[in-house]
Amino acid sequence: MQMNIKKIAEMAGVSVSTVSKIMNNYSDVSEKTKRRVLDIIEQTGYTPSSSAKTLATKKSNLIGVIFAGELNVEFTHPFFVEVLNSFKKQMGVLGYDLIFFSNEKFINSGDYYSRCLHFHVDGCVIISGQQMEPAIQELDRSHIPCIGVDLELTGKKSGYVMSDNYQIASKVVEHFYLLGHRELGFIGSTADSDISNRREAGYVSAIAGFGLVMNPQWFVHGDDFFEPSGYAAMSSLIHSGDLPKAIFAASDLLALGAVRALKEQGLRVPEDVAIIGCDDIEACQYTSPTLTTIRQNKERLGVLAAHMLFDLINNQSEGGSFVVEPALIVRESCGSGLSR
Amino acid sequence: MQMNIKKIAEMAGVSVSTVSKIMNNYSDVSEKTKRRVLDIIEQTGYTPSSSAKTLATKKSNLIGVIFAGELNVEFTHPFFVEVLNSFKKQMGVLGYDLIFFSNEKFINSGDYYSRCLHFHVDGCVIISGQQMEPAIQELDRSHIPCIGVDLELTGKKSGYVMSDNYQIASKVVEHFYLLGHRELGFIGSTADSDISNRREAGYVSAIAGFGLVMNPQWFVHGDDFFEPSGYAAMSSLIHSGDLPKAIFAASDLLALGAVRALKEQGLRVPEDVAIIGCDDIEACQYTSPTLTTIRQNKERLGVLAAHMLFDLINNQSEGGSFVVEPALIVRESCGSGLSR
DNA sequence: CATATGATCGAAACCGATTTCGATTATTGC
DNA sequence: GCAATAATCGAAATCGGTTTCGATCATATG
Repeated sequence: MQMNIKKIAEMAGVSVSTVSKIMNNYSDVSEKTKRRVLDIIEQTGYTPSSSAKTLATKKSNLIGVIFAGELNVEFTHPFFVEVLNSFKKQMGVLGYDLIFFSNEKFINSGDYYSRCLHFHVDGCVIISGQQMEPAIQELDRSHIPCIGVDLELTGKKSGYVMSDNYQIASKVVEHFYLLGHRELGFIGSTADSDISNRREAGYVSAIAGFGLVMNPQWFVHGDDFFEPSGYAAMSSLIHSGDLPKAIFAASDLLALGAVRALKEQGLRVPEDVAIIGCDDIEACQYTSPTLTTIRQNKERLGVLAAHMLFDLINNQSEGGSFVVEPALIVRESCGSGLSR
Repeated sequence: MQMNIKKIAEMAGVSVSTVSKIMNNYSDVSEKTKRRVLDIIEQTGYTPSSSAKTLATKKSNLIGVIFAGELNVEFTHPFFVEVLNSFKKQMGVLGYDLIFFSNEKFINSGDYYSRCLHFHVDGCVIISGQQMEPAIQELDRSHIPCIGVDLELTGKKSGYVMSDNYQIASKVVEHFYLLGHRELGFIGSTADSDISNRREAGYVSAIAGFGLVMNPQWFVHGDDFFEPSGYAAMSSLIHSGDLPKAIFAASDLLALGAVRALKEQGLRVPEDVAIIGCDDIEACQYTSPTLTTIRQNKERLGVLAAHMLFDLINNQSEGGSFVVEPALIVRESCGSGLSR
């Protein structure tokens, strides 16, 4: 039978308020009655209704998860999924559950702020690789605590986490440099991709930092982050007749596409061209050559996002940002350096 | 300013009940007042509180998502994630949002039934590759509509979807057969994995169906579904000195591990041994040889799960199960058959 | 022993919606 | 023009909790 607080109160012979106080650890209730009530709660398997509680307290212990940008793409993207996984875990430890807004055309599709109010979420995390939409800006500027993942939120109750893109690029250039490469190329996505742009900017600056010269001819772009784009970009580079000795791709799939294009033209990786990808997706370990890449600390990004959001919700911080250090994963696509 | 139904009523000069009726498409309100109220709702951006609504109606329009089995593993598993993605999309169209229960030790960790009551979910989807836990059985037998993904739920208000494992195996054996192979082996996971067992059972039955004899020597098992297990299982098979001509692996990673072991011993795929994997993960297209595999229709599984759950919630069905047809994806790891 | 103090508990208002049912007004038929 | 009927609207109870504040009782103090 479905229980509620009134029935528990009756069974225990106390008032509703007393039961409520026991559930919320108030101090003005004797040990004796507390034990009696808790026993009954145990027996009946009573669980308080979240909606009634939320209605009364205006706290839901719910975190909204928003995939901004293209419909549902991010949900199957390994990077975001792993960050989210870690975030979910940490948020669970902190006592929160996650609610996913479906962004269908059904109703109020883009109106994230309304939906946050609707569900009384205590805060939300916004996952996006794209540029800011107006609906996200509305949320960012609201009183609802928000954390962006790879998305720069700057509102009063907002913060964000992302990998240090300058460090990513810097580690790539350093690795190339130590292997003796001086002619560095880049394969990115389209110009409206924040992530690709940040990686390219970091790369350019790292190249200068190592005293190398950048050749714009060696910087090419595909239509997205997927393999065919890498293949196409690399092909155009090959046809230009002017090849760099080493190439950094803004994603592993772009890198894999580049490898395929090179192999097809009889060029060898890493002997003729060295390649470094980015993200460390699962496939990197199973290709030939296996792919040297940059791994972002997805677990740490998730944990940091959770803690920042928690602090924001409990007014223990003013927002801000955290940047996480990436790691270079050395495999075969650049050679060992020792064999030279 | 935060709105509620009372303020809207005052602004429009009507009663609270009238506003509520307008929000819920009752017929006993005139066009004139309806328009007036809707205008005010539009201006103020009012959104009704879900908790108040749930409290009053006992419907939440929320679907609980439960990852049973090992902590969080499934969230990063490409198969489940894609099914879930499709499910989420379809459920969104039907007007539902998703809530993910965090299964941390925090509180009531395994008590899924309580948590469903707590959140007043209208139904839930349970994702699992493992065997049934008691907490899941409790849910299955409850009055709460449940759909299992790759999990046989048999309760009165339950149902499940899964791929047709016999058809999977049957397509594999047929492909091997048409390529001329008569000596078929298998690499699976542990004995407590329902999925691996079902695939093996289907395989055995399909071998018999094609009039072939099964050799238990060629059936080996790893500790899980991952690549190292495939490598280990294949290695032991190689060391036994008695190799089949074709091997079906219960997952793509097991298949990839087997390929690595074969290559290391100087054996060629597919010339010496043909391999078929299962799941069609992303990496299959980037390995060498690219991996022939069985692709499950994840999108359709998600859509079916959503519709079954919807019908269950609205008492339009009595539960049951749906089985989805898999597809053979031919790549290089079995050869073309034409080149023979 | 009278009083002050602290411990324990409950009555009632409130959160923001839904829904029933009766009241009021407008419309129709004759 | 009047009764019957339909259209329109609102008062109030309800859902299941929280929280304030006052009441009651036991204990400590002088």
